[in-house]
Amino acid sequence: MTASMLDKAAIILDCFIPSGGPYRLSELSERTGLPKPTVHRLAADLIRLGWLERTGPQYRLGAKLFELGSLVPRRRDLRETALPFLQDLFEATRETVHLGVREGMDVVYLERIHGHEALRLPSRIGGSLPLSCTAVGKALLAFSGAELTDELLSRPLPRLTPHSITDPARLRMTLEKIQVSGLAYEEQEAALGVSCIAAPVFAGGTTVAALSVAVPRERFSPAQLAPAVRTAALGLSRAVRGSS
Amino acid sequence: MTASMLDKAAIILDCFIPSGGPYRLSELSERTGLPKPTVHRLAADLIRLGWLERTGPQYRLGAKLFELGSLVPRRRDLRETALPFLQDLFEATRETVHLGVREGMDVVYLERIHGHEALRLPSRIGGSLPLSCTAVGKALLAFSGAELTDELLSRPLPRLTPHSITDPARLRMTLEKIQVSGLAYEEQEAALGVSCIAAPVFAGGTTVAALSVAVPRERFSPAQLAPAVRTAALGLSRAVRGSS
DNA sequence: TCATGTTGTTCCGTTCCACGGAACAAACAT
DNA sequence: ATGTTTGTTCCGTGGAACGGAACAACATGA
Repeated sequence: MTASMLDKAAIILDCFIPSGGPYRLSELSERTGLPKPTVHRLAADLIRLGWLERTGPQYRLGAKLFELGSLVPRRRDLRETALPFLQDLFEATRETVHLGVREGMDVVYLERIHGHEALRLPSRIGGSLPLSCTAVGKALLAFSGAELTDELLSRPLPRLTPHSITDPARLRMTLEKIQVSGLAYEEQEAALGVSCIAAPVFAGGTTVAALSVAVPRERFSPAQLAPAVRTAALGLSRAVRGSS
Repeated sequence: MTASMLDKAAIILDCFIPSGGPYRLSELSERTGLPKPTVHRLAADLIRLGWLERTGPQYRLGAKLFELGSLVPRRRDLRETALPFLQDLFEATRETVHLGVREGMDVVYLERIHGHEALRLPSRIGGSLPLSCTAVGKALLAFSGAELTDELLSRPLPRLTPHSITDPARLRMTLEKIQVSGLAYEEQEAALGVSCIAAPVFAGGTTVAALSVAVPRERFSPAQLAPAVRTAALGLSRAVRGSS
């Protein structure tokens, strides 16, 4: 089980998850556990391929990866059909809007649109967060079958803020409420000062995604946001059915 | 100069540019020029790494690439600061909006937002088109120095539609007009039935991007779009200066 | 200016695994 | 039933990846 050259290249690239930030050769060597000459040689290859870039001593992910990543069908197609509905939702609420799908026990964000005000959030396009800590995640979890919930609860629940739900019983109750109302709420469970409301997107009986609105805690008013989120999720559900 | 395993992996992945569409093993073998057993073995490795996915006989790009691609700093940072301005521009025009940068003699699109109406366009996020055939491209070209224009004109100009500019003299004239007005126009030069207007984004004396509005030919009215595009481009220029 | 640690780079003998032709199996077409 | 294409396995061989060691290019401090 000695790692091949390809594996090592993957290990190097994986270093850049989740920060993406620039690393120097020594840091890469340390973080990957690979000998320095090996990283040096492989990094040169990766640069030649456009998968890495280098300015002085700084290594970064290369533009070619952006190009390839944008073509991944499972991501691109859903994002494309969802975009108009996300626009609608954004215009209706003028708040930060998310589209996410489930990947294992995490939610992966496919899109995130917002206006000028920044709103510090841990969510990034292509990034992932624990299902139990986000509105999108809970919306996905509540409609993905009991087995998934059981498996999730078989391990301790992660915590991103002091408000994250870590009590299994409480999460179960929350999910039941979501199943009844069709809406998931989240209050400062992923980031302090930010609340969130989400709704699931269905296609052919399965839950394929969820979309949400994130709002600064002080001006969070579920009653106003709920209809907009519901409308967008339903519209997207119809559109997804039509395109797949 | 025999290709390493990494090179071959890159060759395989590059097959999926620009269509991204699913390929079968034989097609991959043919398109890459690699022997079938080699593709078979490498594809298995790539699947293990999440860079490819396979359903039955269909190979596709894998989700991991989306994750990595979303982290590429040069792309992500600009897209992030540009998004609010693209939103403004979209709301002002309610038409398809683009953000693009130059890469060699092509324009690469970083973002593309639109409403419900489809509008068949050759532009895709992460995809590239010839500089001379798009409004975004011409806006970039007009403000990237004379040497670049000379080099572009040293080879025959590509043509995407019968309206694409292929006459060097005509392109030069067009670029001069763009330099004066600060706005680039394009009428069915990239796709039939679609017109476009673009403006460059400056940061520290160099042109870092351009943004555009694409409109069905029949309702294209430059006078109405021009101020919105200009405003967005100027706003983004200011924001980019501030963040870099 | 020299001493000292750190980081980046080159060298090269050894090892080991990637390679792909050939043979086989499976799926389709006729 | 028969040919044809596609997917998969096998395996002996060659060559390329490997990484310790030595070197070079900096940076830091006295």
